[in-house]
Amino acid sequence: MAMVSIKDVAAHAGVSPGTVSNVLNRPGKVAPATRERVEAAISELGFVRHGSASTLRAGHSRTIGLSVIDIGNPFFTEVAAGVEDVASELGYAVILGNSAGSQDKEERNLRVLAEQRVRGVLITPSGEDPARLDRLREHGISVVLVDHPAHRPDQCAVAVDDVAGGRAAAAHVLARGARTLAYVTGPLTIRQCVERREGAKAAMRAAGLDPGDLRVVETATMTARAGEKAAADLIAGGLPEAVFCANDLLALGVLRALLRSGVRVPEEVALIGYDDIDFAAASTVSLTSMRQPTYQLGRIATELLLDECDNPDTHAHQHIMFQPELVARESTQ
Amino acid sequence: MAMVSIKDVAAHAGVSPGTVSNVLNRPGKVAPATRERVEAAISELGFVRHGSASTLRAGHSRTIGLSVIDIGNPFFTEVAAGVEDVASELGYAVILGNSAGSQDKEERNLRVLAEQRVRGVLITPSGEDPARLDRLREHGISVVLVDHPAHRPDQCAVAVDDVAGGRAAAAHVLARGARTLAYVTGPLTIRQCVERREGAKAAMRAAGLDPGDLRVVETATMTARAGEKAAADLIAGGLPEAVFCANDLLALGVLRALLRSGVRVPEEVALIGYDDIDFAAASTVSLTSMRQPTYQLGRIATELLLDECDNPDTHAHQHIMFQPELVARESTQ
DNA sequence: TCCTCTTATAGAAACGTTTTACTTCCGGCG
DNA sequence: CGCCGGAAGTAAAACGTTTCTATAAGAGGA
Repeated sequence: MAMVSIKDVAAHAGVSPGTVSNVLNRPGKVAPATRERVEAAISELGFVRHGSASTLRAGHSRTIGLSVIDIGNPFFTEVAAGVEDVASELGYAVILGNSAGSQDKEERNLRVLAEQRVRGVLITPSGEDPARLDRLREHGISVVLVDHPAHRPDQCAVAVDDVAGGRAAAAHVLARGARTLAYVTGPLTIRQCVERREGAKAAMRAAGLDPGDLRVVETATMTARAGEKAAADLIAGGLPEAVFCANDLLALGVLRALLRSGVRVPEEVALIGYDDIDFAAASTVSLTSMRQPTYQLGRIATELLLDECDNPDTHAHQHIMFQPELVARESTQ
Repeated sequence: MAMVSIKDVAAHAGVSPGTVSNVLNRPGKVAPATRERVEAAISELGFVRHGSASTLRAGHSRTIGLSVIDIGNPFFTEVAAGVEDVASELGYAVILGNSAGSQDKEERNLRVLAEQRVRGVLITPSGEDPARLDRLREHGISVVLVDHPAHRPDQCAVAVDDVAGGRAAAAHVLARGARTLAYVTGPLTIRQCVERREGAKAAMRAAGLDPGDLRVVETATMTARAGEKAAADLIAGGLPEAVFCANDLLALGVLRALLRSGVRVPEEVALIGYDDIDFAAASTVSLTSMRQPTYQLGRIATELLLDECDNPDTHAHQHIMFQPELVARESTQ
């Protein structure tokens, strides 16, 4: 419990606290000889700057918040890796919030982030409620949306075109001859799920089918377990010729359950997922999927956020939209 | 940029700042009528407590640090989920640090955590250097080791018996007739990797084989990609009858590379992984693995840490050691 | 030598809480 | 009737930085 403060360092080095602070924050402003003396004192005493005091006085911290929908999903893990890399390069710490699909939990997490006076927040919102994000902005906290289009012009956002992705996915299986299509999705409060469905419907229309015939199976969470349950529903209701899943976790669950029930994939049912997580290529029947630039999503979002924080005057808000890419594998052969 | 402080709330409610603080921290101490008035003022003004000021004055924060070796590994993701759940139940925020296997990065992350004056740190150390953790303790930061035995008696730790796990894994393939065994491992600076190897050697000894014959292939990172490379080495050097991988990510990579090269698993080579991540069961050839109580590891470690922080006098340090469990699947049939 | 200008450092105020010691008010008891 | 004790609230100090203003010390020019 040493608790050595800037004052102790100052005393030990025979300078004033202000000078120590300068050594810490603007080393150029202090004469080399003094600086060395102070640095020696710092390491001798094992001084560690008190971040809270610094934040309090300076009015801003060196931390950012990251709020994701499901940290168990490799998609978000990879986003987080991108975020972490950039943040740590620029000397920022990342506070992680997992909303686990619950808007309540997300709200609580955002509250914690606001209390911590994070510099900014990266968020994949789990619902459509721009108001709560505006509240953060009112507290001087920048917000960048990740995997979600911007709510407003004066805001950065990094997204992937989900309608196009849904369309491409559905078009792919329809082009291989499927005439009946099911869509296994997470909660339809999640924008991505809705847009991928709209894309799928558009593809059906383009193929001369009635989009109303798209069989939608909605699950509470987007996990493999939920996928297994959904597959049971599909089997019970009569199998479609193709199944499009809103993400790979669901698809892997569906796949597992189908195979266990003796259904052959892709011969009886074609299956396509979304995200192209690492494990999609390695599954029993390798999984066709829509690839997204996941790590880049995290990197770029963080770069935008920190640019907004560190250079508020020159910063230009950007809305970046990536295009997903189809990766065909065995499950739709 | 409203920045409404406790003073504004006090003025608005016609009380002193001290009373507002009491409403926030010890609601019992203030008369119901006043309390309501203050609470009304708080929500009317949209007041959010300044965490840094609070930390500065109170001397401790409501955040903990979590330092893991690879957030991209589902093993750690699940640990993190357990941590997050408990922390958020008890009103703590979690700062995530990903050491990515680098001791430097881990050091930097710990420094950030120390600056943030986190209440405690949960860490799966990426090397054996108790000194740097002791430094945290000197700053009044409690440390709980996760998936690692305790360095010292006055410290909590939650671990899984890796020697036993390595022995069980190797014994399993040896019992199925394998006489030549390779061990694909991450950096041998990581304790888990070393202990699983020792376990494997013990199993060889028990089976009447020379432990010196264990063929060790060391990789820089414990990822699927590294596993693919390792498989190339194995093939080049002549295939063993069985391969034991230090984790499932490596095993999935090895599996992918073997199959691509036309090697049949398990007929030509038996393969066993470690961790039993979700995807092990879903892979091309389902993967035999050692299951660990991952989520529980995170939960319990966090409970221990927060108990140590919140009840320092009644807290009893614990060293918990779980036993891993073999899950046999196709890859060793 | 004196004055000015620059540079380096000192000193002090301020950030928003928490907490301690203190005041005020009241009801009840001797 | 006076006093005591408890409850409720106030006032002020303190936490460890950062940052602004002021001062001191040199350097250089006249």
